[in-house]
Amino acid sequence: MQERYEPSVLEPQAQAYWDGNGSFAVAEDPSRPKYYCLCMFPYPSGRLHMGHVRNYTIGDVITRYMRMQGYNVLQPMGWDAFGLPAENAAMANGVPPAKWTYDNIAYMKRQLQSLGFGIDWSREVATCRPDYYRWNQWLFLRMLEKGIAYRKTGTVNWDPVDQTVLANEQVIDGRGWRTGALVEKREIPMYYLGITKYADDLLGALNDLPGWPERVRLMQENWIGRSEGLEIEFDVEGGGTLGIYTTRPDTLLGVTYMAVAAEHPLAQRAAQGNPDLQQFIAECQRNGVTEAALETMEKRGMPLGIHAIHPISGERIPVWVANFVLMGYGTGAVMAVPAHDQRDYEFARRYGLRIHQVVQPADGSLARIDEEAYLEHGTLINSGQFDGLDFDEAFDAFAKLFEAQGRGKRRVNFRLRDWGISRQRYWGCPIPLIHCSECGVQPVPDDQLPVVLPEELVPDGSGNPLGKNAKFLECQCPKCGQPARRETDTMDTFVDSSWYYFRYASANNDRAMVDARAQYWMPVDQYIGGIEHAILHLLYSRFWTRVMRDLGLTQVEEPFANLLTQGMVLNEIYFRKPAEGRIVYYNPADVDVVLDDKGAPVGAVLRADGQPVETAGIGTMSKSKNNGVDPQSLVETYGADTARLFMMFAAPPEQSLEWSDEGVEGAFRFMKRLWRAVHQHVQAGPLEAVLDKTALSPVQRDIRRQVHEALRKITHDIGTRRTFNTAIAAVMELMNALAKFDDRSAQGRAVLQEALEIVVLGLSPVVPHACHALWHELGHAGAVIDERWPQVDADALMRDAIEVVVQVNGKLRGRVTVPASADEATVREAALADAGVLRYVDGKPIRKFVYVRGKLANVVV
RNA sequence: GCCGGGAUGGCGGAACUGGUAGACGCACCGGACUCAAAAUCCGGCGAGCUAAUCACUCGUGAGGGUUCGAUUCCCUCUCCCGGCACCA
Repeated sequence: MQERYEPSVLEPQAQAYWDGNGSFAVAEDPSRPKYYCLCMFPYPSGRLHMGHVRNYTIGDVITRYMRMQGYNVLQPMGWDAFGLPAENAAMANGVPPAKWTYDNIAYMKRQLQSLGFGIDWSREVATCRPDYYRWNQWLFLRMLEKGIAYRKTGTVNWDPVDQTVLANEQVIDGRGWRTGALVEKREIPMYYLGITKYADDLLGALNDLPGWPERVRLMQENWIGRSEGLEIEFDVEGGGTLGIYTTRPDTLLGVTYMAVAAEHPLAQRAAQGNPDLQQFIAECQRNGVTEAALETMEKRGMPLGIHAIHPISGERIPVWVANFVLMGYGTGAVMAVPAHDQRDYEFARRYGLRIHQVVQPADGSLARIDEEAYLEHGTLINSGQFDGLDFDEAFDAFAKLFEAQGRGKRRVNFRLRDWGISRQRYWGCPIPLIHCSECGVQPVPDDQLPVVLPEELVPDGSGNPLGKNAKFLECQCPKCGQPARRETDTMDTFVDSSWYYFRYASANNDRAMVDARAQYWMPVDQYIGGIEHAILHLLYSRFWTRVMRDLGLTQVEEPFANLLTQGMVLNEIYFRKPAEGRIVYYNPADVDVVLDDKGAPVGAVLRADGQPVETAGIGTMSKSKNNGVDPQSLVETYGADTARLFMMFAAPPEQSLEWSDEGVEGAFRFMKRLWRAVHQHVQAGPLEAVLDKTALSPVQRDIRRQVHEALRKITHDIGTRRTFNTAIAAVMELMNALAKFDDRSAQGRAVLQEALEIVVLGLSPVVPHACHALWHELGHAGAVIDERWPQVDADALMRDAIEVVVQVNGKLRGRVTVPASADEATVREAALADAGVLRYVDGKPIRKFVYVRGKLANVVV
């Protein structure tokens, strides 16, 4: 056996073995339990980053572990290949997005292979290939037929200089990222998918997802945002009505003003001939479109000089236009109750509007509405005949009254909005529609799918190049046959990622979107990806799956049975801020940390010039902060196993992970120790005896107990808890114990052989290359990848005596050793005889004796 | 602003169901080996108090509460991270 641990030699050998044997190419096999282990596919940005390495290592550990548990495991991989960065790269380098994307895919695929992930590459998909996105188009047309897809206007960011639509991230402080021009809001026609039709289903089914983290289910629940309220029509003085929706009808008598969106017809009408209003409305056009921008901006408004009539009191209620009311949400108008809504309260304070309390705490205490709005449900006051009602009674009373008058009705409302999928961009899936001057918008017939995106175009930042490409644009109307114009909008890339996991399971079928193979594999048993996808991607996928179910394409309703949301990968951020010019960021690899004599960091210097740099703490690895670590150099220096081991050891998967070069060194040291331990054992020659459990010395029995305790722990930690860090810690602890176990007797060596076999099997999902080699060295002809996960020997776990810690009044005062079978009375007797305990009991009467079996006793005096 | 999460030694983290706070690793310190260094191995390592590795006291972001017992449950607050619908 090679004495040195040489990953650069043994890793390619192990990978060649898996490739040569097709270890990870799987076929549908109804006779075996299936396990579909899926990682979120990467955007092919150019190189893998550490977040990918972390994500795919988690998936690979689970894949290999489940394989060893006897499952038929599918772990596929593909590419989320459409999107904005390819267009940005094209603009910067003049390279077509297609070429850039395909080159990146080729490079990143090699990187994935060098990390030893057990992927079935025969099922690879890339969403930018026509054989994939044709099914986006096909399903879109089915949704159009069923009325799930429909056309309406939507709001976009418009760069008036480049004459182009900007993504939210391309708007910086209200200006276009390339032109610096003030961005305008613009209403354009778009296609929407009716996800709100499924809102109740998507919400209710969250309860059927016990394998999802509670926090993700909560976020989705809040995102869908079901509310029950009342829709009420207010009459408008001088004719017409103003419709609003409220979840607080109990506060109706507290309405002191109404607010409408800038685009609301009432505001538009009032603005005619009123330059001040016109200017205010124009200013509202320049607000951002994101919810965060709307919520954090200064709340402003102007009175329209129009009044609504309160449907109960008959009072005249002034109508305002306000920048925080959006035309796209609900009716574009709200009733304002400053006494019982904080935003209305602040607005009323600012503009001197009346604050009228109509709810008081149910316990009769006083609400200080002179300080802030009172938001709780309570008892109605100042509401005439409705005084004294509670929230539910008031809700009912108002609902009945308005329903009888035909002025309003109960309505369930969702915060969730329909999904706008139109993008005015080139590098995406074409929306399969044709515009005919005679026949209007016509769907592309199925037999003409896919509408293929030309791959040679290079965007220049001024609008969608498809709009200037005659070859793409020109077509015939499928209805009348006359020349017509092809739709140039493409689909949101979330469409691509909403169903790719179905396609892996129906790979290469050019006749159908999905086939019977998907029936075998779906649903995904374990889905792994970043927490940043907790809402949008996961919700869209759940929606898309339901649409497929309703079209009879699948029987699955929930695509992902179990979800693991991994944390971010972080690193130090170092920078200098010159007196003039921009901040310069330095990569942590080029910075030395200065320590004090206790080893605590006190500063940092740039290695190149020895001068200090400032630290901005710790943050997500990113290009802009120059704090990324290249996985490639890591693999070249230490090998894939060390990279994988560090990633799994440094933090539990759901938490953020801080990069540490020293931590990587530590992982590498452990690999060398593991290698050496097996080497020493093998060098001592062949075993002289098989393990005889009945013939072991107390020390040998003790080691064996530790081995099987560690096995029990890592089985639980990998298989159930998914805390790979603690599993690895348990193996490290065991290795420390084995290092001290120097027993060359026949049984001693048999115990060590069993221990090392369990270590190698148990670590093989995490560091598969080294374990592949070590398994052979331990005398096995077969490959470790095909071995079964070892079984815990219950006999080995038996103990004769146990230690119980003893507290007096909750403070640790002693420890007693008792037989493992000892009952409470025995423990109590032993505890009260302990010298440390006696000192604190000190003859005082014992009020209580708490005993936690096998662990702890507490004497209360 | 809203929704979700987090905070434990010098650092990353452990404590799984309310029961020994600090497993494991890193850094640091001491020792062995070496001409020397690196590598490797052995030992120490929360703070205070102490002659002391005894004992004791304090200690899990801050403040309060529940409990025989709280890192864990409840309330209030601070800071950090993720999402907020056209980044993926």
